[in-house]
Amino acid sequence: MSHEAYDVHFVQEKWLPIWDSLAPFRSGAVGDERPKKYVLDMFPYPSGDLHMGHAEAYALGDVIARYWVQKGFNVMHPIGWDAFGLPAENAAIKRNANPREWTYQNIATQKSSMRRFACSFDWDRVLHTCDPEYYKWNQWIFLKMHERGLAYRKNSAVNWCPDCQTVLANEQVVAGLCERCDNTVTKKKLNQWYFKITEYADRLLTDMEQLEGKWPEKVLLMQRNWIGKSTGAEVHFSIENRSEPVTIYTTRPDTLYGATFMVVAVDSELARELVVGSEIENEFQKYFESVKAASDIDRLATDRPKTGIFLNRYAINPVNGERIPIWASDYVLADYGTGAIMAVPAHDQRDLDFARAMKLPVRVVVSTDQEDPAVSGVATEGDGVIINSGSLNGLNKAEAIRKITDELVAKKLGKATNNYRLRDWLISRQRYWGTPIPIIHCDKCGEVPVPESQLPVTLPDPAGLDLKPKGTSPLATATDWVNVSCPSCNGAALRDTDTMDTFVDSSWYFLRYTSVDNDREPFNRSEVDTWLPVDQYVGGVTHAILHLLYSRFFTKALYDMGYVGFTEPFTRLLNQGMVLMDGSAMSKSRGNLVALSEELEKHGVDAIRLSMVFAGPPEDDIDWADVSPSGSAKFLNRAWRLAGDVQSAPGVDFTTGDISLRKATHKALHDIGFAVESFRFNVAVARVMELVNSTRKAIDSGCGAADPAVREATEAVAIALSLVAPFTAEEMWEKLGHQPAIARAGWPAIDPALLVEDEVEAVLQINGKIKDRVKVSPTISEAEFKALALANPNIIAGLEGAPVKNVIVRAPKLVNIVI
RNA sequence: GCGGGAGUGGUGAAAUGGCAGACACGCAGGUCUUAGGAACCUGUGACUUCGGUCGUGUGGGUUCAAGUCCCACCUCCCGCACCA
Repeated sequence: MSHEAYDVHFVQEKWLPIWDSLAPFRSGAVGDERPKKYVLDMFPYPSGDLHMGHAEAYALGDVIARYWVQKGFNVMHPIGWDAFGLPAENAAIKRNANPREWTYQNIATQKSSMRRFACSFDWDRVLHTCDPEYYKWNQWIFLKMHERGLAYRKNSAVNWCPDCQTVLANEQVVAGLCERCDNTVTKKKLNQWYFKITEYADRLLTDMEQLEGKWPEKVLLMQRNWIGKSTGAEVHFSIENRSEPVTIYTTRPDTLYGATFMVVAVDSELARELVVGSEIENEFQKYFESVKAASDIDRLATDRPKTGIFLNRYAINPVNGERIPIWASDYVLADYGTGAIMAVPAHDQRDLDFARAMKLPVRVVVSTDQEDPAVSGVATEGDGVIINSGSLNGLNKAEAIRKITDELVAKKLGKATNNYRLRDWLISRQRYWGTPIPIIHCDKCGEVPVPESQLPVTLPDPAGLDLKPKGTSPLATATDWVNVSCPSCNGAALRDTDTMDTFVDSSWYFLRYTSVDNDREPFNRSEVDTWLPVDQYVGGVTHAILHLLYSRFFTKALYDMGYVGFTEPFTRLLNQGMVLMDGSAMSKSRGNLVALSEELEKHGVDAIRLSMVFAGPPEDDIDWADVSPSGSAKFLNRAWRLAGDVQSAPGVDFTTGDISLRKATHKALHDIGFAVESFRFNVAVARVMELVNSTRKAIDSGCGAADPAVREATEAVAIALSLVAPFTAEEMWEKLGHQPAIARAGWPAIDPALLVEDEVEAVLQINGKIKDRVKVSPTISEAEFKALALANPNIIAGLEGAPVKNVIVRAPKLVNIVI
């Protein structure tokens, strides 16, 4: 017999047009009574064609989406493109072209690759963030934020990438380097737009409760750390020769009596004010310049020696009236807390390092059994008995914090307060290819929002504009576009020329999918109520902080405005791993790039998808060097041949089929479903393989190809395979005499009676060592099981008449006899 | 430095505290073939006196029973980066 291997490329071309016309994944038909599931893959950035990483992510998202379709849900599984951003602009500069063209070309390429890859997307729900129809609503949301004071402008030192010539969000600075170009990031003072995400810091933290157990613990932890809540107190210190006191923030108000000096951030307004006009102003300026010159890289070395300058000013410790010197240093951050601290060198390592460098006094106020910090150089930061601290003496840390806080409040010298590491979200970008900020600047009226009726503010034609980065937005040179009349007073006014961070686009796109064609509103409330929140979000862990935090913030802000009825956008999150080659991320420079298109050409779509799903747990990285696509292809062939061998007719009564194969089938369906629902896709595939093996055995040396159980098993294989290998599955389905599309065939009903085993293998142990394996009824009683074990010849031999101390019976799996 | 995660055959990996290594890859031998980069079958953790013994990074502990729980340590990976 010739073992024909089916022509994967022929089969792919055969089914694609048929699926196009059947649109098995179209969602949201009127009157659809099925319960909903919203399965969402993170949308791609259209730089070139899809790569191996995309393929893996979409293969995994597809397993989930296709599974829920088979299980009878009305599944929405949309796709779009995160289409604004720097690469398009850079490509445009290089070729002197319009970024739009580059972008839409790549979108077309990726879209056709997705179709070829048989992604189960609903092609009626597609969006591109660079369409005016989309970014109009970015502007609309911006204006709503502005209305509520959540979008504001401020002058501040911002992260500046001299190479990209643009401002970066904190989140885009990685270890002092620009996330995009890896160049050293410096600081620059600019007037910039921000979203007030800090106002939501506490809710972003507490609402994580809703996500516990549904998002990877790791992501929740990263977000928690990023938000970085700390509890402490603000204390007002009066300053000699200054009317206003200076407020400091501390998490250790219990050590207030141990403060021996004060430190203000060298780059803060306060530091400048304290030295202005004094004899040390020049010296201060020199120090300030030297700090500014130090790159973030240098700043990152936490163990570098402390530097600072005495400001010749004194503060008064409010609790004991002590006069303490004020220093400026770069180890205090201007934008955290109040930018000023009380230094307690005995109990804070950084303060101690500074005190030792500057020969400042150290006073112990928490008694511990450790060595004196002034001698050892090691600050004692733990708990202990408070000493040298007036009314706090004898208390422990927690008690002292409570008492001193109460005292400070009573004397109006301070209060308990929280601080967050999270900073407001800087959204201004001085680049062309993004959403224009819909604000008009008028000399008379100030910041005037563009009226809603005039949205969208569309990008001007880039022809004639110099897109090369130079620190001001290219939009500023589009004179016709910039010069407008003020919507409020009709006088001459100028458009804001910044564009929005592209993370704005992706912070609400999951809402827009419900209403992609809606030109009256960003999304329709009742559609949103129908589909949201997203039941399953799938994407890389690279977005654990930025995108996910911003989306959570947007959702809460929109909730507060009454536009959505929920506070968390993504109910469940799956972070797929990366596809590596030879142990490291694929990259052109490493020369370890594996081209998706070539892999698809060589092995076929199904084999590649199967390889990615079967390689291991979805969260783990896959090293493509360890993967065997030809092994996957071989298995698919084996499965496909089953369909050709089946000899019973479609619709045959399965109940008369071979009972042991039927049991294997129903057990497999049960296990596969369970594995898929718990994201153990690799295990699900293993169970399909087992079912293929038992079906083969049944055909060749068991009940034979004509037995109805063989058809039942083969149909189950086809349906299970449809989650991973849609072409093979469809081809099997046709061979089995069914109409397309198998994607909507429905998950076979599982007969609980067939999940019950007649007998199971049990182990008999003596002192935990296996002496025999026996077949027993799954419903065997403990007493019966115990008796059976004690009568077993191997057990009797093993006991050698020794007295039995204890018998552990776990029917029907195990008996352990302790001697 | 702080926080988190992971260490299981030659490889990718399975395993509600209850048979370690499911399912594959690879490899070896075989069947059928003019042929095999096809298909199928068998074997494949280590040691073994062929009875068994040992075995999930190392060392302890809890338990009748530990890859799984607890403690300490080693190694690797990830996140944060002077946040007072």
